Amino acid sequence: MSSENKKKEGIVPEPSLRRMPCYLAYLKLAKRRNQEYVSSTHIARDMGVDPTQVTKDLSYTSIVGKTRVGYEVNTLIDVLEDFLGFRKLDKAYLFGAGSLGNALLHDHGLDQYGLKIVAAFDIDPKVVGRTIEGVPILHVSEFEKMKDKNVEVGILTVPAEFAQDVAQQMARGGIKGIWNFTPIRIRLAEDCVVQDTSLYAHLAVMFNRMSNIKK
Amino acid sequence: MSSENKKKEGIVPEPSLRRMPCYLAYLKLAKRRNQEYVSSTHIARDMGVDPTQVTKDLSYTSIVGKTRVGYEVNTLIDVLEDFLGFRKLDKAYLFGAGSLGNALLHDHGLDQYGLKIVAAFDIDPKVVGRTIEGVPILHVSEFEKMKDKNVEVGILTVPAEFAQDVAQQMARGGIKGIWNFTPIRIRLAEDCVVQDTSLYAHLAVMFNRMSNIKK
DNA sequence: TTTTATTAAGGATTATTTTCTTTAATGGAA
DNA sequence: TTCCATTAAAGAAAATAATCCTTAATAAAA
Repeated sequence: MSSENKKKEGIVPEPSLRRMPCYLAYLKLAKRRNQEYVSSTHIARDMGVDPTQVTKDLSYTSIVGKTRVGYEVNTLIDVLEDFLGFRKLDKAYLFGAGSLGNALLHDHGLDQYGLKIVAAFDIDPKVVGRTIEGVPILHVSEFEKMKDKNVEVGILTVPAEFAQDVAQQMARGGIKGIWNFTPIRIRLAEDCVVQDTSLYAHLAVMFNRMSNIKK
Repeated sequence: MSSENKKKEGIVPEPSLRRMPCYLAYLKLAKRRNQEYVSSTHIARDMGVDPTQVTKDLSYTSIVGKTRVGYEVNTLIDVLEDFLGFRKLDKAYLFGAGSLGNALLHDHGLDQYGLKIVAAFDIDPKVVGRTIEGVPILHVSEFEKMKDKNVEVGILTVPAEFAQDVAQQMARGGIKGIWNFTPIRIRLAEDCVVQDTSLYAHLAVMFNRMSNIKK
Protein backbone atom coordinates (compact mmCIF):
# COMPACT_ATOMS: atom_id res chain seq x y z
CA MET A 1 0.00 0.00 0.00
CA SER A 2 2.97 2.26 -0.55
CA SER A 3 2.18 5.50 -2.32
CA GLU A 4 4.92 4.96 -4.87
CA ASN A 5 4.10 2.67 -7.79
CA LYS A 6 7.31 0.67 -8.07
CA LYS A 7 9.02 1.90 -11.29
CA LYS A 8 6.86 4.54 -12.88
CA GLU A 9 7.44 6.93 -10.04
CA GLY A 10 7.31 10.42 -11.45
CA ILE A 11 7.10 9.42 -15.08
CA VAL A 12 5.23 11.96 -17.19
CA PRO A 13 2.97 10.57 -19.94
CA GLU A 14 4.27 11.31 -23.43
CA PRO A 15 1.01 12.90 -24.59
CA SER A 16 1.25 15.36 -21.72
CA LEU A 17 4.88 16.18 -22.50
CA ARG A 18 4.01 16.76 -26.13
CA ARG A 19 1.24 19.17 -25.20
CA MET A 20 3.41 21.23 -22.88
CA PRO A 21 5.25 23.15 -25.61
CA CYS A 22 1.81 24.12 -26.93
CA TYR A 23 0.86 25.58 -23.59
CA LEU A 24 4.19 27.36 -23.54
CA ALA A 25 3.56 28.92 -26.95
CA TYR A 26 0.06 29.93 -25.86
CA LEU A 27 1.40 31.50 -22.67
CA LYS A 28 4.01 33.49 -24.54
CA LEU A 29 1.29 34.97 -26.70
CA ALA A 30 -0.74 35.69 -23.55
CA LYS A 31 2.26 37.47 -22.06
CA ARG A 32 2.47 39.67 -25.16
CA ARG A 33 -1.12 40.68 -24.51
CA ASN A 34 -0.03 41.64 -20.99
CA GLN A 35 -2.16 38.99 -19.31
CA GLU A 36 -0.94 38.47 -15.77
CA TYR A 37 -3.02 35.43 -14.94
CA VAL A 38 -4.59 32.78 -17.09
CA SER A 39 -6.93 30.00 -15.99
CA SER A 40 -7.03 26.42 -17.24
CA THR A 41 -10.57 27.15 -18.37
CA HIS A 42 -9.38 29.90 -20.68
CA ILE A 43 -6.42 27.96 -21.99
CA ALA A 44 -8.73 25.05 -22.73
CA ARG A 45 -11.33 27.18 -24.47
CA ASP A 46 -8.76 28.98 -26.62
CA MET A 47 -6.91 25.82 -27.53
CA GLY A 48 -9.97 23.66 -28.01
CA VAL A 49 -9.04 21.03 -25.47
CA ASP A 50 -10.49 19.70 -22.22
CA PRO A 51 -9.93 21.97 -19.17
CA THR A 52 -9.11 19.11 -16.82
CA GLN A 53 -6.53 17.88 -19.25
CA VAL A 54 -4.81 21.23 -18.95
CA THR A 55 -4.72 21.10 -15.15
CA LYS A 56 -3.59 17.48 -15.17
CA ASP A 57 -0.80 18.23 -17.62
CA LEU A 58 0.35 21.26 -15.65
CA SER A 59 0.18 19.35 -12.38
CA TYR A 60 3.22 17.34 -13.48
CA THR A 61 5.27 20.51 -13.09
CA SER A 62 5.75 22.27 -9.78
CA ILE A 63 3.24 25.01 -10.57
CA VAL A 64 0.19 25.50 -8.38
CA GLY A 65 -2.76 27.51 -9.57
CA LYS A 66 -4.82 29.95 -7.57
CA THR A 67 -8.47 29.15 -7.14
CA ARG A 68 -10.71 31.56 -9.00
CA VAL A 69 -7.69 33.23 -10.64
CA GLY A 70 -5.67 30.65 -12.50
CA TYR A 71 -1.93 30.48 -13.07
CA GLU A 72 0.50 33.37 -13.10
CA VAL A 73 1.63 33.69 -16.71
CA ASN A 74 5.26 34.61 -16.05
CA THR A 75 5.77 31.93 -13.44
CA LEU A 76 4.15 29.29 -15.61
CA ILE A 77 6.35 30.17 -18.57
CA ASP A 78 9.43 29.91 -16.38
CA VAL A 79 8.32 26.65 -14.81
CA LEU A 80 7.44 25.07 -18.15
CA GLU A 81 10.64 26.12 -19.91
CA ASP A 82 12.61 24.78 -17.01
CA PHE A 83 10.63 21.58 -16.80
CA LEU A 84 10.98 20.93 -20.52
CA GLY A 85 14.69 21.58 -20.49
CA PHE A 86 14.45 24.55 -22.84
CA ARG A 87 16.42 26.79 -20.47
CA LYS A 88 19.78 25.06 -20.36
CA LEU A 89 21.59 24.84 -23.69
CA ASP A 90 22.45 21.29 -24.73
CA LYS A 91 25.18 20.74 -27.27
CA ALA A 92 24.43 18.28 -30.05
CA TYR A 93 26.21 16.48 -32.85
CA LEU A 94 24.47 15.94 -36.16
CA PHE A 95 25.04 12.62 -37.90
CA GLY A 96 24.33 12.74 -41.61
CA ALA A 97 24.64 16.08 -43.42
CA GLY A 98 22.44 15.06 -46.32
CA SER A 99 19.25 16.73 -47.34
CA LEU A 100 17.43 16.47 -44.03
CA GLY A 101 20.52 17.06 -41.90
CA ASN A 102 21.22 20.13 -43.98
CA ALA A 103 17.69 21.25 -43.39
CA LEU A 104 18.10 21.04 -39.62
CA LEU A 105 21.32 23.03 -39.79
CA HIS A 106 19.31 25.82 -41.39
CA ASP A 107 16.76 25.87 -38.59
CA HIS A 108 17.88 28.36 -35.97
CA GLY A 109 14.78 27.67 -33.92
CA LEU A 110 16.53 24.79 -32.21
CA ASP A 111 18.77 27.18 -30.29
CA GLN A 112 15.74 28.75 -28.67
CA TYR A 113 14.63 25.40 -27.40
CA GLY A 114 17.87 24.45 -25.77
CA LEU A 115 19.71 22.64 -28.53
CA LYS A 116 22.86 23.81 -30.27
CA ILE A 117 24.46 21.77 -33.04
CA VAL A 118 28.23 22.15 -32.59
CA ALA A 119 29.45 19.75 -35.27
CA ALA A 120 28.15 17.50 -38.02
CA PHE A 121 29.50 14.19 -39.28
CA ASP A 122 29.25 12.57 -42.67
CA ILE A 123 31.21 10.27 -44.96
CA ASP A 124 30.59 12.03 -48.26
CA PRO A 125 33.84 13.71 -49.38
CA LYS A 126 31.75 16.33 -51.13
CA VAL A 127 30.51 17.76 -47.84
CA VAL A 128 33.24 16.77 -45.35
CA GLY A 129 35.42 19.76 -44.64
CA ARG A 130 32.75 22.28 -45.48
CA THR A 131 30.93 24.50 -43.05
CA ILE A 132 27.16 24.97 -43.08
CA GLU A 133 25.60 27.76 -41.08
CA GLY A 134 28.77 27.97 -39.04
CA VAL A 135 28.79 24.28 -38.21
CA PRO A 136 31.81 22.29 -39.39
CA ILE A 137 31.19 19.02 -41.21
CA LEU A 138 33.71 16.39 -40.18
CA HIS A 139 34.34 12.82 -41.23
CA VAL A 140 32.61 10.28 -38.99
CA SER A 141 35.97 8.87 -37.99
CA GLU A 142 36.62 12.15 -36.20
CA PHE A 143 33.75 11.48 -33.83
CA GLU A 144 35.57 8.71 -32.02
CA LYS A 145 38.50 11.01 -31.34
CA MET A 146 36.56 13.87 -29.84
CA LYS A 147 35.30 12.53 -26.55
CA ASP A 148 33.50 15.68 -25.54
CA LYS A 149 31.55 14.62 -22.50
CA ASN A 150 29.49 17.79 -22.72
CA VAL A 151 27.78 16.62 -25.88
CA GLU A 152 25.06 14.17 -24.90
CA VAL A 153 22.59 14.66 -27.74
CA GLY A 154 22.98 13.22 -31.22
CA ILE A 155 20.73 13.94 -34.18
CA LEU A 156 20.37 11.02 -36.56
CA THR A 157 19.70 11.98 -40.17
CA VAL A 158 21.65 9.34 -42.08
CA PRO A 159 20.09 7.13 -44.80
CA ALA A 160 17.94 4.33 -43.40
CA GLU A 161 20.42 1.55 -44.13
CA PHE A 162 23.08 3.11 -41.89
CA ALA A 163 20.77 4.20 -39.08
CA GLN A 164 21.26 1.25 -36.71
CA ASP A 165 25.04 1.16 -37.15
CA VAL A 166 25.55 4.87 -36.68
CA ALA A 167 23.27 4.84 -33.66
CA GLN A 168 25.41 2.19 -32.03
CA GLN A 169 28.50 4.25 -32.78
CA MET A 170 26.82 7.24 -31.18
CA ALA A 171 25.96 5.30 -28.03
CA ARG A 172 29.51 3.97 -27.78
CA GLY A 173 30.80 7.51 -28.13
CA GLY A 174 28.86 8.67 -25.09
CA ILE A 175 25.69 10.03 -26.67
CA LYS A 176 22.83 9.72 -24.17
CA GLY A 177 19.94 10.89 -26.31
CA ILE A 178 19.38 10.16 -29.99
CA TRP A 179 16.92 12.31 -31.90
CA ASN A 180 16.06 9.86 -34.65
CA PHE A 181 14.74 11.38 -37.86
CA THR A 182 14.99 8.12 -39.80
CA PRO A 183 12.00 5.80 -40.10
CA ILE A 184 14.14 2.99 -38.67
CA ARG A 185 13.46 1.65 -35.21
CA ILE A 186 16.75 1.83 -33.37
CA ARG A 187 17.64 -0.94 -30.90
CA LEU A 188 20.04 0.07 -28.14
CA ALA A 189 20.85 -0.49 -24.49
CA GLU A 190 18.60 1.05 -21.88
CA ASP A 191 20.89 3.92 -20.95
CA CYS A 192 20.43 5.70 -24.27
CA VAL A 193 17.14 7.41 -25.07
CA VAL A 194 15.88 7.27 -28.64
CA GLN A 195 13.30 9.83 -29.70
CA ASP A 196 11.67 9.03 -33.01
CA THR A 197 10.63 11.97 -35.16
CA SER A 198 9.84 10.72 -38.60
CA LEU A 199 8.39 13.58 -40.60
CA TYR A 200 6.94 11.07 -43.01
CA ALA A 201 4.99 9.36 -40.26
CA HIS A 202 3.17 12.63 -39.68
CA LEU A 203 2.69 13.05 -43.39
CA ALA A 204 1.11 9.61 -43.51
CA VAL A 205 -1.35 10.52 -40.78
CA MET A 206 -2.28 13.75 -42.57
CA PHE A 207 -2.83 12.03 -45.93
CA ASN A 208 -5.02 9.42 -44.25
CA ARG A 209 -7.16 11.96 -42.42
CA MET A 210 -7.56 13.97 -45.61
CA SER A 211 -8.80 10.95 -47.52
CA ASN A 212 -11.20 10.16 -44.69
CA ILE A 213 -12.82 13.55 -45.04
CA LYS A 214 -13.05 13.39 -48.80
CA LYS A 215 -14.95 10.13 -48.98
CA MET B 1 -26.06 -5.05 -33.21
CA SER B 2 -24.91 -3.76 -36.55
CA SER B 3 -21.33 -4.57 -37.42
CA GLU B 4 -20.55 -0.97 -38.29
CA ASN B 5 -19.89 1.36 -35.38
CA LYS B 6 -21.72 4.51 -36.47
CA LYS B 7 -19.01 7.10 -37.35
CA LYS B 8 -15.63 5.51 -36.80
CA GLU B 9 -16.16 3.09 -39.61
CA GLY B 10 -12.80 2.39 -41.18
CA ILE B 11 -10.84 4.90 -39.17
CA VAL B 12 -7.24 3.85 -38.61
CA PRO B 13 -5.72 4.64 -35.19
CA GLU B 14 -3.03 7.29 -35.31
CA PRO B 15 -0.44 5.13 -33.52
CA SER B 16 -0.88 2.49 -36.21
CA LEU B 17 -0.55 5.04 -39.02
CA ARG B 18 2.61 6.40 -37.46
CA ARG B 19 4.14 2.95 -37.28
CA MET B 20 3.41 2.09 -40.90
CA PRO B 21 6.24 4.15 -42.41
CA CYS B 22 8.57 2.24 -40.07
CA TYR B 23 7.37 -1.06 -41.48
CA LEU B 24 7.83 0.37 -44.94
CA ALA B 25 11.42 1.34 -44.23
CA TYR B 26 12.06 -2.09 -42.74
CA LEU B 27 10.56 -3.79 -45.78
CA LYS B 28 12.66 -1.78 -48.18
CA LEU B 29 15.77 -2.93 -46.36
CA ALA B 30 14.46 -6.51 -46.48
CA LYS B 31 13.96 -6.17 -50.21
CA ARG B 32 17.58 -5.08 -50.60
CA ARG B 33 18.56 -8.32 -48.89
CA ASN B 34 16.46 -10.13 -51.50
CA GLN B 35 13.96 -11.45 -48.99
CA GLU B 36 10.82 -12.56 -50.78
CA TYR B 37 8.62 -13.13 -47.76
CA VAL B 38 8.71 -11.73 -44.26
CA SER B 39 6.56 -12.76 -41.31
CA SER B 40 5.09 -10.53 -38.63
CA THR B 41 7.12 -12.53 -36.15
CA HIS B 42 10.36 -11.51 -37.83
CA ILE B 43 9.36 -7.91 -38.30
CA ALA B 44 8.44 -7.76 -34.65
CA ARG B 45 11.66 -9.36 -33.45
CA ASP B 46 13.85 -7.12 -35.60
CA MET B 47 12.01 -3.96 -34.70
CA GLY B 48 11.56 -4.79 -31.03
CA VAL B 49 7.78 -4.57 -31.01
CA ASP B 50 4.90 -6.92 -30.32
CA PRO B 51 4.10 -9.38 -33.16
CA THR B 52 0.34 -9.02 -32.84
CA GLN B 53 0.74 -5.28 -33.07
CA VAL B 54 2.36 -5.78 -36.46
CA THR B 55 -0.44 -7.98 -37.79
CA LYS B 56 -3.08 -5.64 -36.37
CA ASP B 57 -1.44 -2.62 -37.95
CA LEU B 58 -1.06 -4.34 -41.32
CA SER B 59 -4.64 -5.61 -41.20
CA TYR B 60 -5.84 -2.04 -41.76
CA THR B 61 -4.44 -2.29 -45.27
CA SER B 62 -5.70 -4.73 -47.87
CA ILE B 63 -2.77 -7.11 -47.45
CA VAL B 64 -3.37 -10.70 -46.36
CA GLY B 65 -0.55 -12.84 -45.06
CA LYS B 66 0.10 -16.48 -45.79
CA THR B 67 0.04 -18.83 -42.84
CA ARG B 68 3.46 -20.19 -42.00
CA VAL B 69 5.10 -17.90 -44.59
CA GLY B 70 4.24 -14.32 -43.84
CA TYR B 71 3.75 -11.41 -46.20
CA GLU B 72 5.19 -11.00 -49.68
CA VAL B 73 7.73 -8.21 -49.40
CA ASN B 74 7.11 -6.56 -52.76
CA THR B 75 3.36 -6.66 -52.42
CA LEU B 76 3.47 -5.29 -48.91
CA ILE B 77 5.71 -2.41 -49.96
CA ASP B 78 3.30 -1.55 -52.77
CA VAL B 79 0.24 -1.84 -50.57
CA LEU B 80 1.76 0.26 -47.79
CA GLU B 81 3.02 3.02 -50.09
CA ASP B 82 -0.35 3.16 -51.71
CA PHE B 83 -2.23 3.08 -48.42
CA LEU B 84 -0.08 5.84 -46.95
CA GLY B 85 -0.47 8.03 -50.00
CA PHE B 86 3.25 8.03 -50.81
CA ARG B 87 2.64 6.97 -54.39
CA LYS B 88 0.66 9.86 -55.77
CA LEU B 89 2.51 13.19 -55.74
CA ASP B 90 0.68 15.93 -53.83
CA LYS B 91 1.55 19.53 -54.55
CA ALA B 92 2.04 21.77 -51.54
CA TYR B 93 2.46 25.43 -50.70
CA LEU B 94 4.82 26.50 -47.96
CA PHE B 95 3.72 29.35 -45.73
CA GLY B 96 6.60 31.06 -43.97
CA ALA B 97 10.04 30.92 -45.58
CA GLY B 98 11.91 31.64 -42.36
CA SER B 99 14.42 29.40 -40.76
CA LEU B 100 12.27 26.29 -40.46
CA GLY B 101 10.50 26.81 -43.78
CA ASN B 102 13.88 27.23 -45.41
CA ALA B 103 14.96 24.01 -43.78
CA LEU B 104 12.04 22.11 -45.29
CA LEU B 105 12.81 23.51 -48.72
CA HIS B 106 16.24 21.93 -48.41
CA ASP B 107 14.83 18.50 -47.62
CA HIS B 108 14.39 16.60 -50.87
CA GLY B 109 13.15 13.58 -48.99
CA LEU B 110 9.63 14.96 -49.07
CA ASP B 111 9.37 14.28 -52.80
CA GLN B 112 9.91 10.59 -52.17
CA TYR B 113 7.00 10.54 -49.79
CA GLY B 114 4.53 12.13 -52.13
CA LEU B 115 4.87 15.80 -51.35
CA LYS B 116 6.22 18.47 -53.69
CA ILE B 117 6.50 22.09 -52.60
CA VAL B 118 5.63 24.17 -55.67
CA ALA B 119 5.67 27.64 -54.13
CA ALA B 120 6.41 29.39 -50.86
CA PHE B 121 4.80 32.49 -49.36
CA ASP B 122 6.19 35.08 -46.99
CA ILE B 123 5.86 38.77 -46.19
CA ASP B 124 9.52 39.60 -45.62
CA PRO B 125 10.75 41.74 -48.56
CA LYS B 126 14.22 40.27 -48.02
CA VAL B 127 13.08 36.82 -49.17
CA VAL B 128 10.06 37.56 -51.40
CA GLY B 129 11.09 37.32 -55.03
CA ARG B 130 13.96 34.94 -54.36
CA THR B 131 14.08 31.28 -55.28
CA ILE B 132 15.22 28.58 -52.87
CA GLU B 133 16.00 25.12 -54.19
CA GLY B 134 14.00 25.92 -57.29
CA VAL B 135 10.94 27.02 -55.35
CA PRO B 136 9.81 30.62 -55.88
CA ILE B 137 9.05 32.72 -52.80
CA LEU B 138 6.03 34.92 -53.36
CA HIS B 139 4.25 37.51 -51.28
CA VAL B 140 1.33 36.10 -49.32
CA SER B 141 -1.04 38.35 -51.22
CA GLU B 142 -0.26 36.30 -54.31
CA PHE B 143 -1.79 33.23 -52.69
CA GLU B 144 -5.31 34.55 -52.95
CA LYS B 145 -4.89 35.14 -56.66
CA MET B 146 -3.65 31.69 -57.55
CA LYS B 147 -6.61 29.43 -57.03
CA ASP B 148 -4.85 26.25 -58.01
CA LYS B 149 -7.30 23.56 -57.06
CA ASN B 150 -4.60 20.96 -57.44
CA VAL B 151 -2.75 22.21 -54.40
CA GLU B 152 -4.50 20.83 -51.33
CA VAL B 153 -1.64 20.70 -48.86
CA GLY B 154 -0.21 23.69 -47.01
CA ILE B 155 2.86 23.65 -44.80
CA LEU B 156 2.67 26.12 -41.93
CA THR B 157 6.03 27.44 -40.74
CA VAL B 158 5.23 31.03 -39.84
CA PRO B 159 6.01 32.58 -36.43
CA ALA B 160 3.59 31.50 -33.70
CA GLU B 161 1.73 34.80 -33.52
CA PHE B 162 0.61 34.54 -37.15
CA ALA B 163 -0.18 30.84 -37.17
CA GLN B 164 -3.94 31.00 -36.58
CA ASP B 165 -4.49 33.85 -39.07
CA VAL B 166 -2.45 32.31 -41.84
CA ALA B 167 -4.13 28.95 -41.26
CA GLN B 168 -7.52 30.55 -41.77
CA GLN B 169 -6.27 32.18 -44.96
CA MET B 170 -5.05 28.81 -46.14
CA ALA B 171 -8.40 27.16 -45.47
CA ARG B 172 -10.22 29.96 -47.29
CA GLY B 173 -7.87 29.50 -50.23
CA GLY B 174 -8.86 25.89 -50.63
CA ILE B 175 -6.14 24.12 -48.63
CA LYS B 176 -7.52 20.83 -47.31
CA GLY B 177 -4.61 19.67 -45.19
CA ILE B 178 -2.36 21.86 -43.05
CA TRP B 179 0.95 20.45 -41.90
CA ASN B 180 1.45 22.59 -38.83
CA PHE B 181 5.04 23.00 -37.66
CA THR B 182 4.18 25.73 -35.18
CA PRO B 183 3.47 24.90 -31.54
CA ILE B 184 0.12 26.67 -31.87
CA ARG B 185 -3.10 24.71 -31.82
CA ILE B 186 -4.99 25.73 -34.92
CA ARG B 187 -8.77 26.01 -34.76
CA LEU B 188 -10.57 25.53 -38.06
CA ALA B 189 -13.71 24.11 -39.60
CA GLU B 190 -14.07 20.35 -39.86
CA ASP B 191 -13.29 20.09 -43.57
CA CYS B 192 -9.63 21.02 -43.14
CA VAL B 193 -7.23 18.57 -41.55
CA VAL B 194 -4.51 19.94 -39.29
CA GLN B 195 -1.50 17.75 -38.62
CA ASP B 196 0.66 19.01 -35.77
CA THR B 197 4.38 18.35 -36.06
CA SER B 198 6.16 20.44 -33.51
CA LEU B 199 9.81 19.45 -33.48
CA TYR B 200 10.14 21.00 -30.07
CA ALA B 201 7.47 18.76 -28.63
CA HIS B 202 9.63 15.80 -29.53
CA LEU B 203 12.66 17.54 -28.12
CA ALA B 204 10.77 18.04 -24.87
CA VAL B 205 9.97 14.34 -24.65
CA MET B 206 13.61 13.42 -25.31
CA PHE B 207 14.96 15.81 -22.67
CA ASN B 208 12.48 14.45 -20.13
CA ARG B 209 13.34 10.83 -20.79
CA MET B 210 17.04 11.64 -20.60
CA SER B 211 16.64 13.26 -17.20
CA ASN B 212 14.61 10.27 -16.02
CA ILE B 213 17.48 7.94 -16.82
CA LYS B 214 20.09 10.12 -15.20
CA LYS B 215 18.44 10.32 -11.79
C1' DT C 1 0.52 -39.57 -45.85
C1' DT C 2 0.70 -37.94 -41.17
C1' DT C 3 2.63 -35.08 -37.86
C1' DT C 4 4.71 -30.92 -36.23
C1' DA C 5 5.96 -26.30 -35.92
C1' DT C 6 4.97 -21.80 -37.33
C1' DT C 7 2.02 -18.42 -38.72
C1' DA C 8 -2.08 -14.89 -39.52
C1' DA C 9 -6.04 -13.30 -37.53
C1' DG C 10 -9.71 -12.56 -34.35
C1' DG C 11 -11.31 -12.06 -29.77
C1' DA C 12 -10.32 -11.19 -24.67
C1' DT C 13 -7.74 -8.94 -21.33
C1' DT C 14 -4.93 -5.48 -19.44
C1' DA C 15 -2.81 -0.94 -19.44
C1' DT C 16 -2.98 3.74 -20.60
C1' DT C 17 -5.09 8.05 -21.56
C1' DT C 18 -8.90 11.05 -21.70
C1' DT C 19 -13.07 12.78 -20.06
C1' DC C 20 -16.46 13.31 -16.46
C1' DT C 21 -17.70 14.25 -11.62
C1' DT C 22 -17.05 15.90 -7.16
C1' DT C 23 -14.91 18.68 -3.61
C1' DA C 24 -12.78 22.46 -1.49
C1' DA C 25 -10.96 26.98 -1.93
C1' DT C 26 -11.48 31.93 -2.64
C1' DG C 27 -11.90 36.44 -5.01
C1' DG C 28 -15.46 39.56 -5.86
C1' DA C 29 -20.36 41.14 -5.57
C1' DA C 30 -24.27 42.13 -2.70
C1' DT D 1 -19.86 40.25 6.45
C1' DT D 2 -22.30 36.75 3.66
C1' DC D 3 -23.18 34.65 -0.53
C1' DC D 4 -22.11 33.36 -5.21
C1' DA D 5 -19.59 32.14 -9.19
C1' DT D 6 -15.37 30.43 -10.74
C1' DT D 7 -11.51 27.87 -10.17
C1' DA D 8 -7.76 24.03 -9.12
C1' DA D 9 -7.28 19.53 -8.00
C1' DA D 10 -8.27 14.82 -6.93
C1' DG D 11 -10.78 10.77 -7.85
C1' DA D 12 -14.15 7.92 -10.87
C1' DA D 13 -15.64 6.48 -15.24
C1' DA D 14 -15.18 5.95 -20.13
C1' DA D 15 -12.57 5.53 -24.25
C1' DT D 16 -8.63 4.06 -26.48
C1' DA D 17 -4.58 1.33 -27.40
C1' DA D 18 -1.39 -2.43 -26.38
C1' DT D 19 -0.77 -7.02 -25.11
C1' DC D 20 -2.16 -11.65 -24.38
C1' DC D 21 -4.62 -15.83 -25.71
C1' DT D 22 -6.92 -18.97 -28.80
C1' DT D 23 -8.00 -20.86 -33.22
C1' DA D 24 -7.46 -22.35 -37.82
C1' DA D 25 -4.49 -22.81 -41.60
C1' DT D 26 -0.58 -24.84 -43.86
C1' DA D 27 4.24 -25.36 -45.33
C1' DA D 28 7.88 -28.48 -44.11
C1' DA D 29 9.58 -32.60 -41.84
C1' DA D 30 9.04 -37.40 -40.67
